Amino acid sequence: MKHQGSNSLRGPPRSGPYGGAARGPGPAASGRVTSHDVARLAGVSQSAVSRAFSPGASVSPKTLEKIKRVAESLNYRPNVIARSLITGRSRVIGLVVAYLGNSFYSEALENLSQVLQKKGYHVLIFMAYNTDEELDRVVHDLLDHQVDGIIAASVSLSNSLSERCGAAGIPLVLFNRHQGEHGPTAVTSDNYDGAKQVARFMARAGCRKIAHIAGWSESSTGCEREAGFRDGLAELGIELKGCIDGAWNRRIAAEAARSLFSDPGDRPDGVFVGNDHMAFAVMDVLRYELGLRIPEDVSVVGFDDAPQAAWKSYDLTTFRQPIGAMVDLAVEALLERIDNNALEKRHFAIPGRLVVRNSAKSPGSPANE
Amino acid sequence: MKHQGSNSLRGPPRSGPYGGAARGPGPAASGRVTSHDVARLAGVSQSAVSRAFSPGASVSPKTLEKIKRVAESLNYRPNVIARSLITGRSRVIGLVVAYLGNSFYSEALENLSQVLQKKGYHVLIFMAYNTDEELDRVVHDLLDHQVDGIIAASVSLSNSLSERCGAAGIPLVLFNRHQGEHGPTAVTSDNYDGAKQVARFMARAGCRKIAHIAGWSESSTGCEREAGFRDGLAELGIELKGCIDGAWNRRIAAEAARSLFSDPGDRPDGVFVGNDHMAFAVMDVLRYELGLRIPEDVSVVGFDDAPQAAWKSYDLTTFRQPIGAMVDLAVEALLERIDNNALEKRHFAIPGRLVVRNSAKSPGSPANE
DNA sequence: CTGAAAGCGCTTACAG
DNA sequence: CTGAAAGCGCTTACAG
Repeated sequence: MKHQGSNSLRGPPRSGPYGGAARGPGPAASGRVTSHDVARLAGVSQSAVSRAFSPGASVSPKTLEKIKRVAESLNYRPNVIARSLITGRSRVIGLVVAYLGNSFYSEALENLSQVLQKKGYHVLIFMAYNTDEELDRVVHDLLDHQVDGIIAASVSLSNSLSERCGAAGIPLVLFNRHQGEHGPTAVTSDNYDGAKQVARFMARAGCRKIAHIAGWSESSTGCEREAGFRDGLAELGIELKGCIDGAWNRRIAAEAARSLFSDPGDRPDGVFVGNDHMAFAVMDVLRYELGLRIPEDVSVVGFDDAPQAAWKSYDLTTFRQPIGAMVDLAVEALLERIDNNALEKRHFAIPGRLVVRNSAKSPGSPANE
Repeated sequence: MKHQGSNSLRGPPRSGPYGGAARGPGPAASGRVTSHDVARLAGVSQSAVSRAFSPGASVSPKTLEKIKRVAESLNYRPNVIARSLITGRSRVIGLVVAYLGNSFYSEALENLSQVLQKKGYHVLIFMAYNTDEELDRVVHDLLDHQVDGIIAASVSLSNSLSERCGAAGIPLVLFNRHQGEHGPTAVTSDNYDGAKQVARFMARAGCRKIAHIAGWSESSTGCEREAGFRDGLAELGIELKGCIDGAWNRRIAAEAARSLFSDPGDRPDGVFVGNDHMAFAVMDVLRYELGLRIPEDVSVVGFDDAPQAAWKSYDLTTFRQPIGAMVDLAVEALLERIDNNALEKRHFAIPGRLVVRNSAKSPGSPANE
């Protein structure tokens, strides 16, 4: 036999095991207004209230209007936690990021959360650096929270985030990184081609002793930019004068610059730096430690077009990653995978374009004549 | 009479309204492993499994060990959505931010989410600019998601976020803003005193024609920095040469700089800019548009100590807000309010300190002799 | 269109 | 220490 009106877990106990049925109209004592409260006051069933808040459910206009009015007066809103539990969908996306010190990523984060918000999703944020323990923890947390999908930025080639998500059956899109043919869906710019364009630009501007401070070699982005740059130079018969891994890190990139420019008699006349974040540090070393003029003594080109690249102190010539298009596509691809698991995995590489400013000699510019 | 084994909402229908009781051991067909699956395999009740995952619940060591073993083999983890529904606590904190273009905020965001993660909370992020409609939507979303508390950065004086949270009974802590005596709990640095220190510093360094490009006058932070700066100068008998609201915006601040320095015959010899983010724009205008030398022709002082302030291109003398301490205190205060509603509302103003670099003449420095 | 009922996957008094 | 039961606040077939 089923007990009626037994004590609830919270709130004061009612009169006895069979009593307490006479609960009057009005909001529950517990604080939060539920669909039952609305139903009672509107004189309809709880199901009707639920339908009134489910777009597309069949409710007569009259009932709908009555329920909405009562709901408004009670300040009722459906509990999305309960909804998630039953539908198995949370409308929450996990965003895994790191290194917000690189403004390209804070800009991406800002854009990603805005676009997702606009699509009716919410964003659970996880700061995770590229260690396996961290990513382990993060994946577990994401699974526990039943996120509908994940967008991960700056995830390295070797880590196992994607395997774990795959095993858990949770859609994943990589942002600004990819893991090749068999990796998860990924959105990047065309790093290889972009770096190749940079090579041609520098060569045509007259640079001949060209160095590269590369991105981290464990990241697809770092590798492809280096490869594109090397190949671009090679096609013109130019060999890299020096190449050091800057690990996406300002300090390491600065050290690399000191090392590449250590011989005053044989300095590079151009450096391509793997991203803007490192390029700013490199420019500061060249100017303020080594006393070099940019671009007269040395051309500097970056990659990303981070906000500071446009600041006059840097005025950095750089390859712009189309961040808006990348964000839109990443979100679209993720939602596609969520709504319709049929979308095949793919690596989208969006073309970018070189933004010419004044940190590097330009082909045909006066500085080059 | 209660129906047994009626069709579940998802998954294939079973044999009939009274059939389907013979569900064998092993994980549910639906995909996710539940506490029932673990219970069946471990030969214990579902309650026992639940207790095994509730720290402090009474389970015998032997049972615990058995359950943990089975759980591990099935890859079981409790569903936190279900837990939230029943406990009424989500262990999720809403973080309301904006303007990540100002690196001080991206640094704060990074720190806040890390500290909250470390405390076992997760972070739902909301980008909200200071319009009332946006904040309305955000508050509703936060309530719907049953966040346990909210930390809001860069919220203006006039908006109603705090009232709405108060009405909903949801703990709120303001970060880098406050709303006075009757406002919510707030954590800032001591902006008034900090700006006063800047005034004394600039005066002692010999500046006499001092201008101010202020923060937004609708924000507590902007007002207090301006007031502290004015009062600091006044105590030394110096009056501000000019003051323009920069609205925390690079473009507007740059415009303000052009205007304040428009008379070549009577230019300020020092500018205090309401935050570093604007100060970088101002420095670029002074140097690259007006051809002024910093600090020889004009001293520039900022506020925040954003990461770029230490970059050699700016090398900005600035008042450091103790971001680590501010983050720790904001989190602590919020969790205190959540665990123990008794904590009274308060405005915490943490002292900071002036970081002397080379964008401003220093008292007693050679540049000043 | 509408209501009664089952159930999402848990937690927690309660009684043994 | 342990299990049976109720219930958190919803959604959704099902039957009228």
